[in-house]
Amino acid sequence: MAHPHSLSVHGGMACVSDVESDPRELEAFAERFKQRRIKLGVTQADVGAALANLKIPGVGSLSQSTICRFESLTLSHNNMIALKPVLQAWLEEAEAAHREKNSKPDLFNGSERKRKRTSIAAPEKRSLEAYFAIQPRPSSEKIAAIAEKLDLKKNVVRVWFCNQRQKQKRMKYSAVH
DNA sequence: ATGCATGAGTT
DNA sequence: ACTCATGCATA
Repeated sequence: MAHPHSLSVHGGMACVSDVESDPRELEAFAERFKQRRIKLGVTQADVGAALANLKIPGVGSLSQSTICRFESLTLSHNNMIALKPVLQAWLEEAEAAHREKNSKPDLFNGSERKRKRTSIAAPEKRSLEAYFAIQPRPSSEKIAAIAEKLDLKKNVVRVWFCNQRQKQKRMKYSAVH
Protein backbone atom coordinates (compact mmCIF):
# COMPACT_ATOMS: atom_id res chain seq x y z
CA MET A 1 0.00 0.00 0.00
CA ALA A 2 1.40 3.33 -0.96
CA HIS A 3 -0.02 6.18 1.04
CA PRO A 4 -3.44 5.98 2.63
CA HIS A 5 -3.67 9.75 2.64
CA SER A 6 -7.07 10.88 3.68
CA LEU A 7 -6.89 12.95 6.80
CA SER A 8 -6.89 16.71 7.11
CA VAL A 9 -9.36 19.10 5.66
CA HIS A 10 -7.68 21.23 3.06
CA GLY A 11 -9.83 21.04 0.02
CA GLY A 12 -10.27 24.52 -1.30
CA MET A 13 -8.83 27.24 0.83
CA ALA A 14 -11.03 29.75 2.55
CA CYS A 15 -10.34 30.40 6.17
CA VAL A 16 -12.58 27.90 7.90
CA SER A 17 -13.83 29.29 11.15
CA ASP A 18 -11.88 28.11 14.16
CA VAL A 19 -12.58 24.69 15.56
CA GLU A 20 -11.80 25.18 19.22
CA SER A 21 -8.08 25.15 18.49
CA ASP A 22 -6.67 25.95 21.87
CA PRO A 23 -2.97 25.02 22.17
CA ARG A 24 -3.24 24.36 25.88
CA GLU A 25 -6.15 22.00 25.41
CA LEU A 26 -4.12 20.06 22.86
CA GLU A 27 -1.12 19.97 25.09
CA ALA A 28 -3.19 18.64 27.94
CA PHE A 29 -4.82 16.02 25.76
CA ALA A 30 -1.53 14.85 24.32
CA GLU A 31 -0.14 14.31 27.76
CA ARG A 32 -3.22 12.48 29.05
CA PHE A 33 -3.23 10.41 25.91
CA LYS A 34 0.31 9.25 26.39
CA GLN A 35 -0.20 8.38 30.01
CA ARG A 36 -3.31 6.31 29.39
CA ARG A 37 -1.74 4.67 26.37
CA ILE A 38 1.13 3.49 28.50
CA LYS A 39 -1.30 2.43 31.20
CA LEU A 40 -2.87 0.12 28.64
CA GLY A 41 0.52 -1.30 27.83
CA VAL A 42 0.33 -0.26 24.22
CA THR A 43 3.20 1.07 22.12
CA GLN A 44 3.09 4.01 19.75
CA ALA A 45 3.37 1.61 16.84
CA ASP A 46 0.45 -0.42 18.18
CA VAL A 47 -1.74 2.65 18.28
CA GLY A 48 -0.88 3.60 14.74
CA ALA A 49 -1.77 0.17 13.44
CA ALA A 50 -4.93 -0.06 15.52
CA LEU A 51 -6.38 3.10 14.04
CA ALA A 52 -7.24 1.21 10.88
CA ASN A 53 -9.45 -1.12 12.90
CA LEU A 54 -11.56 1.80 14.02
CA LYS A 55 -13.11 1.90 10.59
CA ILE A 56 -13.48 5.63 10.62
CA PRO A 57 -14.11 6.84 7.06
CA GLY A 58 -10.96 8.30 5.60
CA VAL A 59 -8.78 7.16 8.47
CA GLY A 60 -6.22 4.44 8.02
CA SER A 61 -3.18 3.46 9.99
CA LEU A 62 -0.40 5.80 11.06
CA SER A 63 3.25 5.22 11.84
CA GLN A 64 5.04 5.10 15.18
CA SER A 65 6.67 8.36 14.13
CA THR A 66 3.42 10.22 13.83
CA ILE A 67 2.04 8.96 17.14
CA CYS A 68 5.30 9.91 18.81
CA ARG A 69 5.17 13.37 17.28
CA PHE A 70 1.59 13.84 18.36
CA GLU A 71 2.47 13.02 21.96
CA SER A 72 5.43 15.37 21.93
CA LEU A 73 3.54 18.11 20.12
CA THR A 74 6.08 18.16 17.31
CA LEU A 75 3.45 18.40 14.60
CA SER A 76 1.87 21.48 13.07
CA HIS A 77 -1.07 22.95 14.92
CA ASN A 78 -3.51 21.93 12.19
CA ASN A 79 -2.15 18.42 12.11
CA MET A 80 -2.66 18.12 15.85
CA ILE A 81 -6.24 19.36 15.52
CA ALA A 82 -6.99 16.82 12.83
CA LEU A 83 -5.49 13.88 14.69
CA LYS A 84 -6.94 14.56 18.12
CA PRO A 85 -10.48 13.26 17.46
CA VAL A 86 -9.14 10.09 15.92
CA LEU A 87 -6.75 9.31 18.73
CA GLN A 88 -9.40 10.16 21.25
CA ALA A 89 -11.75 7.67 19.60
CA TRP A 90 -9.08 5.00 19.67
CA LEU A 91 -8.39 5.63 23.35
CA GLU A 92 -12.02 5.15 24.27
CA GLU A 93 -12.31 1.96 22.26
CA ALA A 94 -9.09 0.62 23.72
CA GLU A 95 -10.12 1.27 27.27
CA ALA A 96 -13.51 -0.31 26.70
CA ALA A 97 -11.90 -3.39 25.19
CA HIS A 98 -9.44 -3.52 28.03
CA ARG A 99 -12.29 -3.79 30.48
CA GLU A 100 -13.64 -6.79 28.65
CA LYS A 101 -10.27 -8.44 28.43
CA ASN A 102 -10.72 -9.45 24.88
CA SER A 103 -8.25 -11.55 23.00
CA LYS A 104 -5.84 -9.87 20.66
CA PRO A 105 -5.07 -11.50 17.33
CA ASP A 106 -1.91 -9.67 16.38
CA LEU A 107 -0.20 -10.29 13.14
CA PHE A 108 2.74 -8.66 11.57
CA ASN A 109 5.50 -9.39 9.22
CA GLY A 110 7.07 -8.11 6.04
CA SER A 111 10.77 -7.53 5.80
CA GLU A 112 12.47 -6.14 2.73
CA ARG A 113 15.66 -4.12 2.58
CA LYS A 114 15.00 -0.55 1.61
CA ARG A 115 15.79 3.15 1.56
CA LYS A 116 19.06 4.52 2.77
CA ARG A 117 19.15 7.61 4.89
CA THR A 118 21.81 10.07 3.78
CA SER A 119 23.62 11.63 6.67
CA ILE A 120 24.87 15.20 6.54
CA ALA A 121 28.09 15.67 8.52
CA ALA A 122 28.25 18.18 11.35
CA PRO A 123 30.41 20.77 9.57
CA GLU A 124 28.11 20.84 6.56
CA LYS A 125 25.09 20.99 8.82
CA ARG A 126 26.53 23.99 10.60
CA SER A 127 27.01 25.75 7.29
CA LEU A 128 23.47 25.00 6.23
CA GLU A 129 22.16 26.42 9.47
CA ALA A 130 24.19 29.57 8.91
CA TYR A 131 22.76 29.97 5.42
CA PHE A 132 19.28 29.29 6.71
CA ALA A 133 19.63 32.03 9.31
CA ILE A 134 20.17 34.68 6.66
CA GLN A 135 17.99 33.19 3.93
CA PRO A 136 15.42 30.47 4.82
CA ARG A 137 14.23 30.29 1.24
CA PRO A 138 17.18 30.37 -1.14
CA SER A 139 16.58 30.39 -4.87
CA SER A 140 17.20 27.32 -6.94
CA GLU A 141 20.51 28.79 -8.01
CA LYS A 142 21.56 29.66 -4.52
CA ILE A 143 20.79 26.11 -3.51
CA ALA A 144 22.95 24.82 -6.32
CA ALA A 145 25.79 27.05 -5.20
CA ILE A 146 25.49 25.91 -1.61
CA ALA A 147 25.33 22.31 -2.69
CA GLU A 148 28.52 22.62 -4.66
CA LYS A 149 30.34 24.49 -1.94
CA LEU A 150 29.45 21.83 0.61
CA ASP A 151 29.85 19.00 -1.85
CA LEU A 152 26.31 17.73 -1.35
CA LYS A 153 23.67 16.79 -3.90
CA LYS A 154 21.48 19.71 -4.81
CA ASN A 155 18.37 17.75 -3.96
CA VAL A 156 19.70 16.94 -0.52
CA VAL A 157 20.18 20.63 0.15
CA ARG A 158 16.76 21.53 -1.22
CA VAL A 159 15.02 18.99 0.98
CA TRP A 160 17.06 20.07 3.96
CA PHE A 161 15.71 23.61 3.61
CA CYS A 162 12.15 22.34 3.20
CA ASN A 163 12.43 20.27 6.36
CA GLN A 164 13.99 23.13 8.22
CA ARG A 165 11.04 25.35 7.33
CA GLN A 166 8.61 22.71 8.49
CA LYS A 167 10.38 22.46 11.83
CA GLN A 168 9.85 26.15 12.43
CA LYS A 169 6.15 25.55 12.12
CA ARG A 170 5.87 22.77 14.65
CA MET A 171 3.79 23.55 17.72
CA LYS A 172 6.42 22.96 20.34
CA TYR A 173 9.08 25.14 18.77
CA SER A 174 6.86 27.78 17.33
CA ALA A 175 7.97 31.26 18.37
CA VAL A 176 4.49 32.39 19.34
CA HIS A 177 3.65 31.20 22.82
C1' DA B 1 13.03 10.28 19.25
C1' DT B 2 14.44 12.41 15.08
C1' DG B 3 16.79 13.01 10.31
C1' DC B 4 16.11 12.85 5.51
C1' DA B 5 12.54 11.71 2.02
C1' DT B 6 8.12 11.07 -0.70
C1' DG B 7 3.82 12.37 -2.75
C1' DA B 8 -0.50 14.93 -3.23
C1' DG B 9 -2.26 19.24 -3.57
C1' DT B 10 -1.13 24.42 -4.13
C1' DT B 11 0.79 28.46 -5.53
C1' DA C 1 9.09 24.43 -6.76
C1' DC C 2 6.67 24.86 -2.46
C1' DT C 3 3.76 23.28 1.57
C1' DC C 4 1.92 19.72 4.39
C1' DA C 5 1.10 15.32 6.35
C1' DT C 6 3.45 11.36 6.92
C1' DG C 7 6.89 7.51 7.09
C1' DC C 8 11.27 4.57 6.71
C1' DA C 9 15.54 4.16 8.70
C1' DT C 10 18.47 5.04 12.37
C1' DA C 11 20.55 7.15 16.60
